[in-house]
Amino acid sequence: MELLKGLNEKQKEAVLCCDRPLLILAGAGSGKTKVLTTKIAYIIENNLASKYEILAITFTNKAATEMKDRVSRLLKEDVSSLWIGTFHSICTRILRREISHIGYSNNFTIYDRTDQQSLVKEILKEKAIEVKSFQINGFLAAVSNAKNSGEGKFYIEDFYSNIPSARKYGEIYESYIQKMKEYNALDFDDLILKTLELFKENKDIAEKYSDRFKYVFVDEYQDTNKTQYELVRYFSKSHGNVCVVGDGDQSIYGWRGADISNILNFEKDFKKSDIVLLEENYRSTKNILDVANKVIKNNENRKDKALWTSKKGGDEVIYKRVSSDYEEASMVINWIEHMRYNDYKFDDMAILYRTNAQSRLFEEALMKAGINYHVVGGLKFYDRKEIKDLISYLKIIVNPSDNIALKRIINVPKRSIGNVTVNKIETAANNMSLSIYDYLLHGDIESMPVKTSKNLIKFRDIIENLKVEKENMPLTEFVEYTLEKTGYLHSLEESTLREDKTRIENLGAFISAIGDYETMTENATLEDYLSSVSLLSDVDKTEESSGVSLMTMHAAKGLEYKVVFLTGMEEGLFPSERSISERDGLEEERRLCYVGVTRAEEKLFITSSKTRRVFGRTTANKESRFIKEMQDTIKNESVKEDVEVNFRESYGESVENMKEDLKKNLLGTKKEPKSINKEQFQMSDKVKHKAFGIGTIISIKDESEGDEVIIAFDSKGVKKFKKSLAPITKA
DNA sequence: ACTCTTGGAGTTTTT
DNA sequence: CTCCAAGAGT
Repeated sequence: MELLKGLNEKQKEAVLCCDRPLLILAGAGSGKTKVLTTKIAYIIENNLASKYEILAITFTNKAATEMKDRVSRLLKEDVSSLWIGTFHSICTRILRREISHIGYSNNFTIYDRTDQQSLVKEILKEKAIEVKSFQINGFLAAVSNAKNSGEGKFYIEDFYSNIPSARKYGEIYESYIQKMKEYNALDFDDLILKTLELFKENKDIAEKYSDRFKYVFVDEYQDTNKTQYELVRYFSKSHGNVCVVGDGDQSIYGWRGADISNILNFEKDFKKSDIVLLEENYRSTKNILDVANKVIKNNENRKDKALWTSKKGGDEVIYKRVSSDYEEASMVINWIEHMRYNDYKFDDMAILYRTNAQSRLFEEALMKAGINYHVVGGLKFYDRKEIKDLISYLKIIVNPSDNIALKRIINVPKRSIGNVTVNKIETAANNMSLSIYDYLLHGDIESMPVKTSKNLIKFRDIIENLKVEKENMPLTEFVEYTLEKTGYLHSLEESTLREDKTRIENLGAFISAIGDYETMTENATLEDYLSSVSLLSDVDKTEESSGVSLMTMHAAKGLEYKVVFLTGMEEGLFPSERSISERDGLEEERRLCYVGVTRAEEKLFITSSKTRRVFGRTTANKESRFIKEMQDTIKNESVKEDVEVNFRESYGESVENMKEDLKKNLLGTKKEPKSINKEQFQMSDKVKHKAFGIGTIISIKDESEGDEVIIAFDSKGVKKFKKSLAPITKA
């Protein structure tokens, strides 16, 4: 059979087992995506089910798109009728059609973390509780646990009643639930929970979906939580054809409710099931796998297994402990430059770290070195003020009950509707059990001061007009119209602030994103677009961009790179301070380390720093215990003597000095980078750079003076390079 | 109502 | 260090 070509025996077995529950235990890099896509294609080709009878659940939307592409390539036909998506997007899709059965309306809004925070602040204000003294994020974590445990308020009272700072949790939780309902809004956990509720209360609907999907696939099964597990049960109830793929060693979302026992208990939960183990790794060299296996062996709560490869040893895994986080950054830059001239592309490299805050130094150093890069997660495009504002406008047009969205934009741009006025109409609306917007429509706003009521009416008329025009315009045109009609764009254009100029550009980028969505989606609606935006993961949000990738180890799950830098291996940072004392916390950190290591295909560099600046203060950290666990599988290139670091030195200077120092003992075994550029340049020369295009030389220094060239590019800004190495030619 | 200043808190990890 | 919220001043 054509499809099965190129699969090993175990993989074939997994593809061919189509008549019972199947658990595929797939180690990192063992080709599980290949198995999944082949299996789906196999089922379709052999008419075991048609395309719209298959449901596949992935961890990110990006993984979903990739899976669709691959199935489509295998079958050489269109597969858009397959249901492939994340738990959240699949649930949204179902709820948009069915949620009226459980008392919501189908234009519901999805609340992200920021929206949730706003809502809690609103509640605190009503209850006259100091916002400062209240741990909003702690409370939201409690809400999530309460919902995912299925016990609701009871859970909160049970768990938190003895903690003084959490005394009010139960009460606030009730308001939270009530307001979410009033605003016709669902948070991320609700998407799963409400779907479950829908199925529980409406047997016929549950059956409809279970009958419809003849085959159910779940990827990254080790990271499903209790409610998601129950949902899988519902989906597979009438046929039992459920195939889950996972790896207990890569379970890294326990803090989010993921329950590793889902995968450990699969055989018990699903009767007459089969298990296939995929242990052959096709991704990494043996040396890298040795490190991974050595570390993960220290976990007690796991099924013993070991990845193996038929590949040869490969290059040694290099470890280096340095004096400061600054030095760590310059160290990595040096390695990157060496790799670059050993024919690795920037696109093939990734810098991984434990917390987002660590990205900053790497970014600065990369920028300084003129190396193209992009950050996954961190400062998110969709979290920018202007994007959130625009989305709030769109939300209020779709769902006028959404008070949080309304309050965000009622005075943006300035309409002389201040806090006093907003408070007044909010209270009045609450008293009449209306949403704020409904109060603007039906309440008594004429009795307010003339100016105020005029302003309110003006605002209301803008929204009313938009609600009408929404039906008359294609999506993209409508969003542009919204930007104009609300005066939002105008106010930015008037501004002389430079950042407002970038805001306009960002809005432009957003518009073109909507344009893409519109061309790619049949019958694109604003409602669907808004939910898809809310459900994007960090990986999804990062457009296909070139250059070195920077991300947390969590975000790196499922990805792979030829060259990986694993940074910040220090006690207190990785493993994190909190996890060390938490039960099971340490083992989860170790799994995260395992995930990080197994991202690497050919080269792995590991760093740790003796000191690190946190909150502007320098702290000293011990070497991570994980490094000790790697003993004998890594090559320790740390400099024995302590290098004194003068922190008063400016960053730029210290990097330059470090670079000189480090160059000598860096990668001593590797060949010197070849000087690829012998051409002579001078000031004002027009040059063409491989990656950045045409630019003009604005500064140049010979090898004797520092070997440096600074180029102002026509479209990519000003960058600095090593003169002898820069991939430039005269233009 | 709007703008500017200041002081305090925050860093795990995220759909 | 950096971001946000509250408070004073206009």
